[in-house]
Amino acid sequence: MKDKRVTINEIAAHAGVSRSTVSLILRGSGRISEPTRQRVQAAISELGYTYNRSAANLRTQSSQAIGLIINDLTNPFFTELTAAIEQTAERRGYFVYLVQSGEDPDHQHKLSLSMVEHGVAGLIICPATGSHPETFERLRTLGIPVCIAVRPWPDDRFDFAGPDNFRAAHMAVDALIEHGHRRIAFLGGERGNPSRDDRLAGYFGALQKHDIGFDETLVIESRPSRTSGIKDVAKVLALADPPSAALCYNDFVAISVMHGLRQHGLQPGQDFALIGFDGMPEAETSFPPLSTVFLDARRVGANAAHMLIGRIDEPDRPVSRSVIVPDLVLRQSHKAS
Amino acid sequence: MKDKRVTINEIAAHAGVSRSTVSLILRGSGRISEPTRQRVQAAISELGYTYNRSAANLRTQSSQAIGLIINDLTNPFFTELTAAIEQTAERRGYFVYLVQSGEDPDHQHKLSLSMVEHGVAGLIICPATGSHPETFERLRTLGIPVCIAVRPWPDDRFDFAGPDNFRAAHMAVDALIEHGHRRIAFLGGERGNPSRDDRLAGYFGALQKHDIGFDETLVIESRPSRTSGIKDVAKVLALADPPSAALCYNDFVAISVMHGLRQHGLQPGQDFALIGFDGMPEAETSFPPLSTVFLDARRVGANAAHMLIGRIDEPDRPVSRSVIVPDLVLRQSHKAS
DNA sequence: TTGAAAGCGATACCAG
DNA sequence: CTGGTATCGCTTTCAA
Repeated sequence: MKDKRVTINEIAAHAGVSRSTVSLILRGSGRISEPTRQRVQAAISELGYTYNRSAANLRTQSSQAIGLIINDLTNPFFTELTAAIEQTAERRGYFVYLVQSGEDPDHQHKLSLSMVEHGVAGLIICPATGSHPETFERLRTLGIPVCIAVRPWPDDRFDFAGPDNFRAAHMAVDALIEHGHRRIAFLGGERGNPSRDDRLAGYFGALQKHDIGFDETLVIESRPSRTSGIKDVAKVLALADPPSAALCYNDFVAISVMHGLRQHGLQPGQDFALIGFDGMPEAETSFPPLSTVFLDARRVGANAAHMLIGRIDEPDRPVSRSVIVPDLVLRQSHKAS
Repeated sequence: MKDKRVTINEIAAHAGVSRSTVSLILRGSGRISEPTRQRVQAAISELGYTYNRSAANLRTQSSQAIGLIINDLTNPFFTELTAAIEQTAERRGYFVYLVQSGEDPDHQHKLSLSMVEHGVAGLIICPATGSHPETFERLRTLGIPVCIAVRPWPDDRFDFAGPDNFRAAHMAVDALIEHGHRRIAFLGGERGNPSRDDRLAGYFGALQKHDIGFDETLVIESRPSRTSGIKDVAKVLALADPPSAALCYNDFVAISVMHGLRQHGLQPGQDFALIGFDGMPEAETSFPPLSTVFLDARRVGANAAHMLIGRIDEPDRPVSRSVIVPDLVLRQSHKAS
């Protein structure tokens, strides 16, 4: 079983033709006589030949692999993104090399270089918080196609696919205000995360528009997790003048805020209004169903994959950005007086 | 920017040495004089050289890529599995090619062959329900290392890493019976899925052990999803003698069963006992917290990756199986009279 | 319609 | 210690 793979040479010999002929047949050239075709095909299945695509790639200087660097596959948003990228990549004839940066810029740097060594045709990157400019600089001088996904990166020479966080947050806060809330908290997320910065800006924007003063004690910073919201909400609830509503950095924190609320004897969606961010599937089946900003990770992913492959096919096309305006999905949790 | 990558030849020329020397240096051979080393290293950074690993692989007949075929990345169990595989693979110097079979045997067949063409060193497969024997047969004759993960496959010539579904289900039903339940349903999952078959067998086993007669109307079949449990539970609730508890095929159906229960005016964990399967993260933050069989996808994934890489290193080692005995995690949902 | 030969970027064996 | 040379498996003119 450890006999080395059968190669094009062996099938050529077996069929009594040259390996050029075999190659031609493999690539579906029409200018080969039917008889020889048959003979070669017979040899192929008889010997159990498998095409060696990397050898071909070496020769043609091409590759059907794209690299995907994401922060954390465990987050449903990124999972959906990854699933969509994988699907559209496959549909267009590419495989995806998947790696997780773990939100570590150094690691991300090494990974991106490693992927290049492995000969990916292009790269989709969701920049880790605190990414090094050199990472992208290097990729640029290498001339390898890169698409930045989800989180904006301040270099407009790269393609970008992601959501409009500013508008999304603005919409959500607008909705809360329309429901009569004036004290609205912003819970979760870490400073330096560009997505959060944009959301926070949208939050401020909406507040301003409605002439609501800004109270920094209502903005709680924390590394978002499945439990972080419990502490976040406790902090604002302890305030002299606590909020009656909150926009959360993402659905993780929103759902844990629900738990925190219950610990304080408050019913989410009744005594306190809550809106999340991301629109991950479990937001729909949470209790009560979570109102949230639906970011459509699948669409972002599909866009990113198409943009990257487009650029691989046509390296000199103009830079493009695909910014998706999210939908506000109002379910139950935002209802409260 | 589209200038082709700089190669080992160019840096050899630039440094005034042969490319053999450069290669030696690249691979860290000690038998190269320090001066030449320096010169070559200088050339490398000056010219911006990147190692072409695929070329090297062609020569050495090796590869640092492993293929991973899973059914559906959107399922948190498989997400955790994937994340763990990716992590341990990377730690051991491998990249993972990720593809989703979508539970389609034909697709899975094509994908596995495609991965071989792309030169993976080995393959981790979670067999799709209804997988074709030829898929694995082919892989075997090709002599490529394969590790079956999660779902058993009836061919003991392959390594396997997965949970002990039989025992797990047995434990869960035991617990339900200890809480006084005699009418226990088994909800969700499709016939032909080996994981489900094992779980069902464990369910029967526990029933038998406690001399509880088997009632086939309590076993509901359905494609598991985030909503399927709603219908599943409605069916058994409509029975003349409805159950007071249920073991669910997985956490998805368990959580949707909670919703179904509420629609019937029943409080999960109070009027009806529920145990899920998988132990996905959101089971912990569901309301009420879901009691479930924790399968530890991360451990399964790490095991699978280690086993595969072990076999890549040592193709003739004896076949091994790593079967993990799951933990029953009792939270709230199983409590009911 | 088919074959010969060169070459993709690296490794490896063998001299020197 | 370093260089020459033959591959690895496949593609691609260019002739025949």
